[in-house]
Amino acid sequence: MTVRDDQRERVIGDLAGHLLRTGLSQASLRQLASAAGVSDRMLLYYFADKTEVLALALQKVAGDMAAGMGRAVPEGTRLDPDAFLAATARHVVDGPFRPYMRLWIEIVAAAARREAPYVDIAAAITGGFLDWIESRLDPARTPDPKGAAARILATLDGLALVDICSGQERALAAVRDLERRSPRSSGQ
Amino acid sequence: MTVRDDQRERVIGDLAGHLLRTGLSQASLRQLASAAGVSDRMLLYYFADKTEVLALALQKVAGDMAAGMGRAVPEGTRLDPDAFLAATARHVVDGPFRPYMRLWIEIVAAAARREAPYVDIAAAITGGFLDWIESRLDPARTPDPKGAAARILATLDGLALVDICSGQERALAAVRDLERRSPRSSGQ
DNA sequence: TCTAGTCTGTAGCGATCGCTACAAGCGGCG
DNA sequence: CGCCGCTTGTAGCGATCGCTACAGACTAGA
Repeated sequence: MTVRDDQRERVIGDLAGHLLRTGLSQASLRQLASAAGVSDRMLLYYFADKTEVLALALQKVAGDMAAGMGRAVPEGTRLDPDAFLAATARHVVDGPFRPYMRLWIEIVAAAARREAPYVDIAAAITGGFLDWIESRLDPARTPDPKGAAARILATLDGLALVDICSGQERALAAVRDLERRSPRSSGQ
Repeated sequence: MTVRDDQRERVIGDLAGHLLRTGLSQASLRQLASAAGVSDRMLLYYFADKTEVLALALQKVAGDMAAGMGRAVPEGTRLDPDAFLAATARHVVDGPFRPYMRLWIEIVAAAARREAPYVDIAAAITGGFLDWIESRLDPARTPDPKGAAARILATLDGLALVDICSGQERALAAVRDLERRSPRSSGQ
């Protein structure tokens, strides 16, 4: 039992890094196995099927990103929606979250395609984000926290899209536009 | 020549509809051929390869969407950025553009994966959008039109993401939040 | 020492992928 | 008629996919 359990943990860590680096396109069982330094046969010994492998690895990626966000906007922070956007937008386009966003877009697309594990994974990650944003909004200045959180998340995700399609420079222009709208607490 | 050329045009039209309905997941050569009512062998007689088929079909989809947007925000309209968002956000989540956005997300993800035709397709479509938005912004009230257009596009695209991951209701909450910020010219 | 259960390699199944070789049907033109 | 080039069907290539059958290796307990 122990070997198997140890390997499960180690492999998931390796795969989280691999997915973050290469995206979902290099995610066949044989490619994942190779990235984790095991045979595809063993990957399916450690895990039930490919769905479980991906679900666990992406869950780990999401956890890592959540930890990074907790550092960027510490608990207890209370911002109005525009200030929140101004404080976080740059991290998405030019900061530590950038590689996560690229992978995140691929997950969402797989969810749009209604592929098995991704629909639930995407919903879970988005739900976590929304709660996290909502918990950092200043209730006094936020009449509809759920709507505001959804609007903020939409903008941050959209920045990643613009980054991918039109390049980082154009995405940074959008970031500057966001920061300009809330000069009091511009990010950085 | 004529049969081939006629078929090229007709097939692309059929495929544009098919892709809009089913997304990129049902886009193998055999599936595309079946959707167009021809054999896969003939699809590769009409077109050089799969890349050309997809590029032309998606180009047609983008053209259709551009026509729809032209109707939603007629030429000559001049809005400040927030009013523009308020006027268009609902169409993305609950209007005629919704099916296009789902497909659009899939294209962007393929571009994120750096797959051959999609990088250029996504860049072209995004560039067209940005120009189109910029041309509808009121220059007097928009200090940085390029940044504002990028920010608007990011928000609209992000709404589609929230729609896919968290459901239309949550995305509509974000739309209402956007409309609330610009009450003068709320969309609809 | 024998046995049972955990672990791992080899080898391959059936399906799907993009694409192609080959040949036959078909029309107009000499 | 006979040739030629446009059009089309059949059939299959080689690669990759997720997954599995099978047998051997190893270790712990009886």
